[in-house]
Amino acid sequence: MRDQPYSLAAFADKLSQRTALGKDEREALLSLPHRTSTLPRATFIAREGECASHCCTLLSGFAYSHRVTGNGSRQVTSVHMAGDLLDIQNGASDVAVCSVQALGPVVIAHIPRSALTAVAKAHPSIAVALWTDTGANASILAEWLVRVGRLDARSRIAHLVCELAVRQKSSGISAGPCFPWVLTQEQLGDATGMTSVHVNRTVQILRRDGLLSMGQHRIEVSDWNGLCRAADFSPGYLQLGDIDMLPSSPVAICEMPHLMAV
Amino acid sequence: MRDQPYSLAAFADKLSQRTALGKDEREALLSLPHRTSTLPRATFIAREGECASHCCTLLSGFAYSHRVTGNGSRQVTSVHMAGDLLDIQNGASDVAVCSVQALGPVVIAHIPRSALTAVAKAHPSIAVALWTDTGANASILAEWLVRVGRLDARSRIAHLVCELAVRQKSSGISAGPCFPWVLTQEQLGDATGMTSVHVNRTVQILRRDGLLSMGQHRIEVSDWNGLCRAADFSPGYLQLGDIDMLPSSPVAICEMPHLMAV
DNA sequence: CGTCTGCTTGATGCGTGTCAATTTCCGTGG
DNA sequence: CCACGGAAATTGACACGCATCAAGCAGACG
Repeated sequence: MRDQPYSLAAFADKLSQRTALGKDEREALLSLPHRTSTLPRATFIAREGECASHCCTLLSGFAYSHRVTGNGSRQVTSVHMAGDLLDIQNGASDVAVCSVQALGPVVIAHIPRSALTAVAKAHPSIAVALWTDTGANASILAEWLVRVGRLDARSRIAHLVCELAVRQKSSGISAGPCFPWVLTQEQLGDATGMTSVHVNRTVQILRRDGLLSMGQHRIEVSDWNGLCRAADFSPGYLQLGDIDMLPSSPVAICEMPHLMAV
Repeated sequence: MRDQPYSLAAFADKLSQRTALGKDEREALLSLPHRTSTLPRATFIAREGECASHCCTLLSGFAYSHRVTGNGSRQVTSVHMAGDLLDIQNGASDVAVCSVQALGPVVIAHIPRSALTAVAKAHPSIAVALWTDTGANASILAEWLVRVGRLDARSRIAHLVCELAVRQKSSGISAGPCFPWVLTQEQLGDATGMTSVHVNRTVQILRRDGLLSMGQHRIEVSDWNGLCRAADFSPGYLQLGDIDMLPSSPVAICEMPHLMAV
């Protein structure tokens, strides 16, 4: 639909979250040359091994990165939300190191890699912000590794739910115990190193324990503290500062039609 | 012992590996204020949760980062070698997100975080290099996630061996099928999400298959192609360009007395 | 109203974990 | 130079979490 109203504001906001940026720097970011496009669910935004001359930023919706092994199994390496740079792992290489796919309908901004680098060189604070943001993403990846390597099935699912809850709250996408949920059980399995069958059984356990109820497009956390305990979750690794998850009204933001469609 | 002869050259080299740096930028890096220290094996270089006012660079030896879960199990999140920044995941936060420990005797350079940031702001190329390097590290973390989430025990061990072989060759630390090995089987298990008992059995299988022989301080890969096949290893994610592993003489660098001691 | 995708359930087996004991290695002190 | 001690490697028996295979069910959509 409408491709015009979307600016790079979400991207600039995300970058200023961890590193203070001045007015002119924000201006520079917003005036980056870019092309936006609205894509339906499951569209490939990048493909592992293909040339990546442009950087992609997610302006709206959710997406996920994944790699595929020789025997065909898939591992999800991150879940992206509004403001995220999608090809942060590519570094200087112009070959995509992982595939990125839309989890629902998304709005993407394509920025020429050279333009982003130029802005980074022209505005040192932006370069530092990009560095910082990439470091924080590495920290998240490290936590995913801990999750998959050392937690059992129940904790893994709970942990991912906690992470996405905090990140969505921090991004202003949701504010309460009820928030959009965009992963199928199979994708959830690919993110946590499990099979969809076992994900299913494990989610049922979390439901039975009264910790959450997970639907296809929304999730409701009934017992935040219990879920954190089950997940061995402490949000420090997200580097988002202090975030209150509790004193929040059961907001109605879970109804986000543009996220549900298609 | 001698703390003087060590310069930040290893750090500057590593940074220039993926992003070209000019002479003055290299100069700026080398003249960063820093304090070096030689530490024995197993020393904590950083502790999860503690304040991190300084950045640490590894000038010589090997180190590893790890996080500990609530039930006491440990997950290794990366293995560092000469030139690596040790606290890349900390981002702007001054709280360490993981612990770093020496794998053998190491030489460390402490650089005030503010000085590094200042140099990055003064030299845009350095800022971009730091960003790039951090992105490449995120890519490595993502591959570790794939390894732990989707490969079986044999492939996991083989994969880590392949990665460390390529990275050591790229860093000029080793050049042949025989190179220093600094991980105990327990640490190897913590890096691959397995128990030391199972690591032991799995290493024996790799030996029996004629792929490698692993000692306490050195490893010899007898069949590089076979090992890569067993590991489902393709080095693209390391973003190190093309690296020939084969046509190399069984160099004697595996004897590195300063790595073996204590 | 049929088809497709995602969710759910059951039966069965394998890959790892766990526990526990033993052996090898190597640095250290007598 | 040898004896000791502690850490790392090795081995075996057993248990269990999760994968696998296969089938059935429910909602979404044209």
